[in-house]
Amino acid sequence: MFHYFIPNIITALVDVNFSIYYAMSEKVAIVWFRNDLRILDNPALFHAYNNYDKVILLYIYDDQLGGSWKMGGASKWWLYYALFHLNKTLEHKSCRLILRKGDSLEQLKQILSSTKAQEIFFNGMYEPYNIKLEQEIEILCDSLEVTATRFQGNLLLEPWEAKTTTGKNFSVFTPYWNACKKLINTKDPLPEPKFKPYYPEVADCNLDDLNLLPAINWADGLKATWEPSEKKALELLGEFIDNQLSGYSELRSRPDMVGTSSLSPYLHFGQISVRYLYNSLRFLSYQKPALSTQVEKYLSEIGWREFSHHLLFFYPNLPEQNFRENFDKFQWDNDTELLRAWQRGMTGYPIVDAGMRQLRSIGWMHNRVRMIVASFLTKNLLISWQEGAKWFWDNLVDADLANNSASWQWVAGSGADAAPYFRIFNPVTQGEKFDPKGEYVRRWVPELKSLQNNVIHQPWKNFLPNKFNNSINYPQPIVKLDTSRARALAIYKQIKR
DNA sequence: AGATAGTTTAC
DNA sequence: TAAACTATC
Repeated sequence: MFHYFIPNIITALVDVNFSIYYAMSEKVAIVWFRNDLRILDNPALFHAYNNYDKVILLYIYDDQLGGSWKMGGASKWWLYYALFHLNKTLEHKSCRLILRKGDSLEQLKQILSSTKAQEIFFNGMYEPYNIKLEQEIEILCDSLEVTATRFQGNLLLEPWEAKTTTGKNFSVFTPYWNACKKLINTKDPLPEPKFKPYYPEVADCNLDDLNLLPAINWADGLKATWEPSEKKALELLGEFIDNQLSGYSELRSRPDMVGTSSLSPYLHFGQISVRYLYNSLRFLSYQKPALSTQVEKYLSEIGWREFSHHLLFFYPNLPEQNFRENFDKFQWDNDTELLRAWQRGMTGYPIVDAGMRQLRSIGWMHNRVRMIVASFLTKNLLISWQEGAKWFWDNLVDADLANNSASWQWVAGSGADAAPYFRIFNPVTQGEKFDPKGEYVRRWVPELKSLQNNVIHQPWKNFLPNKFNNSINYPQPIVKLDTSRARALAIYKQIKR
């Protein structure tokens, strides 16, 4: 499966020179890239070049890592282009990314022994399987007398840093985030490293060999929407600051408008540093105090990301198990037909279907609509949050185990500092409030295009004959809102006891 | 980060 | 009579 990088004549000569250097036992280090696919403010990358002249830049695609939470289809699509763009950037620095496929530990073992690297640099991750892998790598490195150096580059704080005054872990967001804000170090983000040209002689494979792109092409919508590069992330941040930030706290809830930064996938894959993001906005708020309320609102969303990682770190079962144990006796209905209708965007509730189709089409859904579709699944359809989490996992380009698990549990009511169970969103009311002209619905549910604004969120009320009206193809509501709401509340009463 | 039904208040 | 408020889920 692997092939050796075949250099052109010039790099072949360079390679010969390097092997001579190697004979002189010049030190080599490895940067093990993970979800930190950036060159700016990347501690592992920066410190590797600060300490070594020969740095091997490595990414291992381990298609089994994560078990039932191994990378989903949309994430793999994103990863393909993220690696593509990162490699392009590195080539401009006369370096290149070594790609490997297979078991992470096994691959690292092979590379460590074939390159005689003395040190491996990486940035820490927090999923249970990634924590386990880091521990195994530490043991491996000990046995090979290689130094393993872990950096903190993916969160503002390590999950264990913020503690309550009694030394316990937080389980409520607001006091957690207030404590974090006092602890967050506002030192400047690291610049890009001083790259040193090096084309190591290491067996690797082509990007296409990783089999990241779908065999059946469903990714046109993703391709038309996203550019998964570090450069684009920085551009999006700039555009967000210029155009959206001043109205963020209102417009963030409007799926029919551009009101959010759309940085979630870039943050997940580490194509933008959360510290860079945080410091940029803090500095802006200091420069322009009028924006401080909006900045605080945006940064609190970054705070939820920190909080989710904090929860996942201390409750590694968060992706599977209810955080609140009393939810264990909750009787989910888990009807397959209803689940399928939800997945396909055929529930008969326009805002729900628009969201689910947006998800399938571009691998992303507006945050407000995520809450609406999640409430609908768990409360109106009585389908477990785990089913929703699985579907999102496969379809989101920003699928992130901590955020996904914590957020689904938040909506279901089983999570830490969760929405009360009885907070049941009404998709009609929500649609009329946050998509008042139905533009979001018309974009993603074209059958409803010709409906008037006053019935776009309740198409069953459209009795006006219209020969251009395609809404006949649109399903009737799969459940009634009033009775399904009452049923959910009745079940909630039972689990309270 | 809600919805709803019932009640009070402001014209 | 509708907006505003409130208790409840």
